[in-house]
Amino acid sequence: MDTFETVEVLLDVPLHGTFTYLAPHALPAGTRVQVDFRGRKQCGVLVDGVANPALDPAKIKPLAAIFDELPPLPAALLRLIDFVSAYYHYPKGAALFTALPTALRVAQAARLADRRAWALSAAGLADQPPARQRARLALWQALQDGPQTIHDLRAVSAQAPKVLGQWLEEGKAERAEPPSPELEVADGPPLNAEQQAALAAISDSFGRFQPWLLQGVTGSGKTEVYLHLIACALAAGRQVLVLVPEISLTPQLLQRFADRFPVTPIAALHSSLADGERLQGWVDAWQGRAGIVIGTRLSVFVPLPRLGLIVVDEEHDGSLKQQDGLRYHARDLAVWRAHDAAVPIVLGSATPSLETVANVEAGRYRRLLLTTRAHAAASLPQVRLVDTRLLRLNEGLSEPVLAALAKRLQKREMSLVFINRRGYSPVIACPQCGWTSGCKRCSSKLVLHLLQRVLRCHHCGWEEGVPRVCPDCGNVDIQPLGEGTQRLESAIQRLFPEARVLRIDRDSTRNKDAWDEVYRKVHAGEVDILIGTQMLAKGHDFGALSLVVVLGADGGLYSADFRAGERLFSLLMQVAGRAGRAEHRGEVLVQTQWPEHPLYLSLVAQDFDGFATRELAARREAHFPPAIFQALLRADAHEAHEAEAFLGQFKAEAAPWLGEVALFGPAPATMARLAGRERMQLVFECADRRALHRCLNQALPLLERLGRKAGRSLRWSLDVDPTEM
DNA sequence: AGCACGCCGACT
DNA sequence: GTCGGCGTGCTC
Repeated sequence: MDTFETVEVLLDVPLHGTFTYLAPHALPAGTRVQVDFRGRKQCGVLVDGVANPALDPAKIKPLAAIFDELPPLPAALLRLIDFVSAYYHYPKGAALFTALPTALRVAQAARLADRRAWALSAAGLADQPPARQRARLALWQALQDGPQTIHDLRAVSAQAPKVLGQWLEEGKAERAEPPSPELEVADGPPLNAEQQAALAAISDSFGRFQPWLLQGVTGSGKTEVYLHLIACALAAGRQVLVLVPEISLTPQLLQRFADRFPVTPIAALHSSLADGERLQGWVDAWQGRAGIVIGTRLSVFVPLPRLGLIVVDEEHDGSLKQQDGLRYHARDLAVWRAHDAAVPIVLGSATPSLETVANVEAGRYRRLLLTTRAHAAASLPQVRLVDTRLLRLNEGLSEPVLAALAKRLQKREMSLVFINRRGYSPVIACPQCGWTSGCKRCSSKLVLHLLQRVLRCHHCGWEEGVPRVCPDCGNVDIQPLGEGTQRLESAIQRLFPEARVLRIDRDSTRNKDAWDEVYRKVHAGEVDILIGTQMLAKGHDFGALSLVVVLGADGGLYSADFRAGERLFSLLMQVAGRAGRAEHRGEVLVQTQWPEHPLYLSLVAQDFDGFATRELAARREAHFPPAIFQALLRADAHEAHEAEAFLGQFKAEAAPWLGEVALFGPAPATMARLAGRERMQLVFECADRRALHRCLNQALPLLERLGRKAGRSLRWSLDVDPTEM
């Protein structure tokens, strides 16, 4: 049978290249198949390519099955995967399978609800049922108006499924795409002049690639601009992709979209969806049925045949970067997609990433500013620094902070005390011998959780009992050091016995019921003082807060991580934005030992641009991103010397062809020990992105060779444009 | 990634 | 004499 031909198949294996199989006839790229691979059934996807001529023809097996319940994956997705694989230096098969929903990653046909509608064929139209067949006649008449869903037809007659099945067999009925509902857009609040200007500028760029930075503080109405833009895109028959941080994909946000577009199908892709539901949303988007896709970083891969606009909300947010496996940045891929599809993309943020700021400066992105809070109090909160060097602290709280809390309590207004550290205290220590509660598996301290009476590692999850005496010297007087949310909660409760105090962190809102209860209490006005971590700062709306107190922020000022300042500023701006959304101007108090630090001065002035200009200059001076480009080669093993040897050998062998690329390391990672593994890293730096990628292209075969040669305990990974070092 | 093949220690 | 340790290498 020489009519068989070979096809190239991508598999979910961490190997570069494709595998060759025999197909009974020509099949298009994107076809999902089942193959026999190493004696196991595996799912594969066909791509363009030619068989390796050196391959022994006797080894080529036939395809085990061809899945045709869905059309082949679209060319735009395969193009994106080509780019992702090349840019992140990640095997193409593994990259593709990361992008697919779980239900399409397995060697099984996808099980989907049939959402196609029913229509009459020409033969059916010509064959009007007699009047005595009342159900048939009613269905026939209903179908005169065009395709109908089975749901609507069942309302005409309960026998609809049976009759239509019969008509289908007789060739009188056929399946059709359901009629798309007319666009309906509910009214929103009126736009102010800045919002209107942004809307006009962006909608003017429909139909071509143009990245926009929509920069506006909390409450300036970015979402309202998105909603108007989405309405424009939908009206033009286009689909819209909306990417949001994990933490802001809440029922409240989805409801806001659903309320505005009551009949538009919206595919919401969040992490708690079952495989089947995620598949359904993915396919609805792919088949053009969903008008809007809203989801977290993984949604950047969802195929959209009529894509007209991309929105990336909170584009600076760290959750848009995947930190394991395929380490992609969804914002960057979204920009690539917008370019590929020739559509505009809107990056929204109050505190854009410095990468984006640099792109604006270079003229690649265009910036639109929203400077006024769109509704209610048209003023920004007043931010004040409380210099703790000169003050006695009571349970970690200064006199001005206590006074401010007491004042709100008296006025029955809600306050928020923000401390970015959960648990009771971040470490316990022995004042006699200097022992501290270190994690045995990580280079971190165990955090005291008093309620559960455990010491817990926030990095690897390790838990152990709280020792009564110092394990090293037997001293009975070991003490908690520093503040966490739990300790702050009991301190505040002690200082304000009459206050209704509520703590919100990952520990107190572990399950959904607890979270709903928190939400209900806050909105029912049953809370006077909220205590929480960054869970409280981002995404969730807690209504009217008249006072926000920030504790323990100084740690971000002088960190080894050059991005710590950027993250701190962004977080503090968001926390500050929680104050004064109601009719009163809010107040923000930041307790600090560094009240003259320029970061805080910019915060007091609510001046992101001033902060960004200074920070960007410092990055250029110090040769840090975005002034240069980085890649990070990580290696971990049971013993540090294994990881170091691997990186050292790579560096030695790579030296001759590094060119203008500089290598730094090997050095221990920030968390030198994590979950019992020793971690080392090597940093690639280059002012020229292309030169860096040429270097990485050369590096990869060497890495794979050295990786195979090293012991099985060694693992390595490459992180292009790393955001965490 | 898996998984088999392959060559050296403590056990029925 | 075998069970099994994980080093090495391949997967169409």
